[in-house]
Amino acid sequence: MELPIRLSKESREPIYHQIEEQIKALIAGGQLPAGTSLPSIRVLSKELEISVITTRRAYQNLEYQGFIRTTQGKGTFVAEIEASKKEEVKVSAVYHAIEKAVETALRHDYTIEQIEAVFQEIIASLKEKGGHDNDGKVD
Amino acid sequence: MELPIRLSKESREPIYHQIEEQIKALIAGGQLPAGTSLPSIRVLSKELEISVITTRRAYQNLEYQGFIRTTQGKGTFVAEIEASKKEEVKVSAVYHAIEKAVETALRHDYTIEQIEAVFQEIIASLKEKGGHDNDGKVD
DNA sequence: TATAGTGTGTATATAGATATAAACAGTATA
DNA sequence: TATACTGTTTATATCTATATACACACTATA
Repeated sequence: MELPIRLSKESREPIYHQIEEQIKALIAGGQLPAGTSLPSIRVLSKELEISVITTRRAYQNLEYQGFIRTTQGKGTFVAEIEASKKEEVKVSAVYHAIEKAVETALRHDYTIEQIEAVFQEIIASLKEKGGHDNDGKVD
Repeated sequence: MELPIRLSKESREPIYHQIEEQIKALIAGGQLPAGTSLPSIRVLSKELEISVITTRRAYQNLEYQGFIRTTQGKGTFVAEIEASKKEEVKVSAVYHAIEKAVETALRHDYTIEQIEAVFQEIIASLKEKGGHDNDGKVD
């Protein structure tokens, strides 16, 4: 199974951290149910064209935080996580991301009206893109 | 003059890059008009409690991109930048920031309605905070 | 002219991120 | 039982980010 992970080359954020955050999002969002097996560190490193040390680093952090479990010889699996913890991770991550974006806009001297307009423009362009099922989510 | 720069300790983004982006935002947003003198690399490093090498790195990148000019013995000043270029930087940075936040939300399996709700909540809490002058900007 | 500021360059050091490679140990399956 | 997968550990290397320190050269001002 291939994970829908995209690494940004222009971001100054470490590669392992981008992977970690995206997998966490998929888990918290429910797209990776408990028990799902993840690609091995070697398979993922090939898919992303990076070192196994880097994918291993991401998996180690996720395991340390309780999102996944790894077993030598068997593989890596999504852990069983309390619904309340998942919800907390989701809400916290999304709130923080939007808050940070708004802060960036304010820093660029955007007014709240302007920020709302840009936001609606992005939402509108998402809706146009199709590729959404009925609940408005990205496939 | 002290710059309104805030470094995030939890961000994995390099310190020099955070400084660079925030100064760029202030310039593009018009809060730092052309000719304004910026703190020296030593003063800024003391204010932010980081190394002069780090502040110098941020200033070097900004100079390379044409946002500031530095003169040995005199100091560092905001460069004269075409209004159209400023606008482009603003629009691009803000659009990208909001788009990235929306992408993070979608990755967490948020629906567009949920994203809109979080966004409105943050906007509402900004309006409540006061500290805004009449044009809705942060002071 | 001397002083205090400014930026610039160099030296040295540490820590983190990333890479390749190899070997080891556990698990599952043919 | 052998093979192919899995994770784990170690070794070595390079690059980037950040730090302290010092010296040099430029500019402005008292």
